[in-house]
Amino acid sequence: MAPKDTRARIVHAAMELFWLKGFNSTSIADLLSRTQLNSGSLYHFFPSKQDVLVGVLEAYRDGIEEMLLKPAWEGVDDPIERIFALLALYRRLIVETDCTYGCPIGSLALELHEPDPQVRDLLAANFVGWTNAIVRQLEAAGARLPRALDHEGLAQFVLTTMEGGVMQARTHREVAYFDRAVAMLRTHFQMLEASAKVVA
Amino acid sequence: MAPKDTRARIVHAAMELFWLKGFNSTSIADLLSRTQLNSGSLYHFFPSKQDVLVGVLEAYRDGIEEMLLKPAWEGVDDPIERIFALLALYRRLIVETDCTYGCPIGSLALELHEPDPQVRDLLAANFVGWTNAIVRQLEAAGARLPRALDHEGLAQFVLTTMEGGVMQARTHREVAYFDRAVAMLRTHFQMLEASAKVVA
DNA sequence: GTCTATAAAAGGATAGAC
DNA sequence: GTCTATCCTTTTATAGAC
Repeated sequence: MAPKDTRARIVHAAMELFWLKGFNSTSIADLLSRTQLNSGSLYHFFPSKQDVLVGVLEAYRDGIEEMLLKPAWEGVDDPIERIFALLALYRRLIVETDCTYGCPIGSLALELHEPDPQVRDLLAANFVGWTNAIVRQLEAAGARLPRALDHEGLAQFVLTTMEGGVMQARTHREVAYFDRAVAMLRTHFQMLEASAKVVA
Repeated sequence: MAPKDTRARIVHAAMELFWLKGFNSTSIADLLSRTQLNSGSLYHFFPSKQDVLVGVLEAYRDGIEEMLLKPAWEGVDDPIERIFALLALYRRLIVETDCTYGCPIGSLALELHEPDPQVRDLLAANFVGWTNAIVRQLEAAGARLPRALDHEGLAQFVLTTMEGGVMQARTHREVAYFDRAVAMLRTHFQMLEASAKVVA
């Protein structure tokens, strides 16, 4: 097996297991069993479990465009609709997992209570990659939104809506909690668009 | 030591340790060392670590009024201002912990990936207790808000704002992320109040 | 790069005396 | 109700051959 394949297999398995069980509840043995590797191979690429986590967070960060935005925005051109199309993708994930879905980054951000700087930076970089994609849509919406709008703040609020909605849908095991969060955000955008019209 | 004192000491220590380190990263040994008890005492009251968790979640649920709402609303009568006063309390917690604060319930809700029904129900009950307090304020605000407003949905959106803001402030180690989430919610309420006036 | 075997420690939980 | 001692499993990580 070529090195890159093995490394990629480990990262791929870890992405899935950390998402399903969390970082602390995933053991090295879980990873070895899932990848059908022996500990020697794993420790050859990753000196410690923390390093696997770093690999996972880098993979998420580098995959935002291809793994998340591209599928979400297929056939959607309107910038504001793209924001809600992204949220609709999370809704699908919630439904497909019987409302057990958790955002892999958000869950790790709350599970790890003393992450070292490298891990913290990677968690933050993932959030920034996500919100930057929203900022681009807000900018593309141009005059439909108020001139004085805080684009970054609103983009972070979209992330807040997703994370809070996912958390509550998961806790109650009801997608309606996510839907209501998105509905509130939709109202928010409609009111912003209405106020932009009045001024213009 | 009277039984109730010992039990309460364990629950109190567990509330703090689960909050600081998470459930999985808190060991029985941590609890014993913090309470200065021996394992016999702990297992006399709690047959397993899960049962300690149940005790903790019950304590949070039963303490919402006294531990959370009462301090947050001291001297604040206006119902809408009470909502933002509650968020201001979380802001204080974020600042006091150097932006490492995590909502104890939200963190557990994402950390525990396969909670048994009793634990899930208690997590949900904590969220419901929180949002119900907000619903009461929205009702008290009466005609200042639109007649057709979904009170429960908006109350859950306030919780969403808190949880998402806390998550991002903690990840970036900057309270400004929480502040921007609250600012967006403030704008939301202002736009709702404006639209209620127009109709009236 | 990958294999097997194993070290070394930490974890949850129990037993039985007092 | 609390004490001490300890069992048993899981866990991360290493050693050294191939």
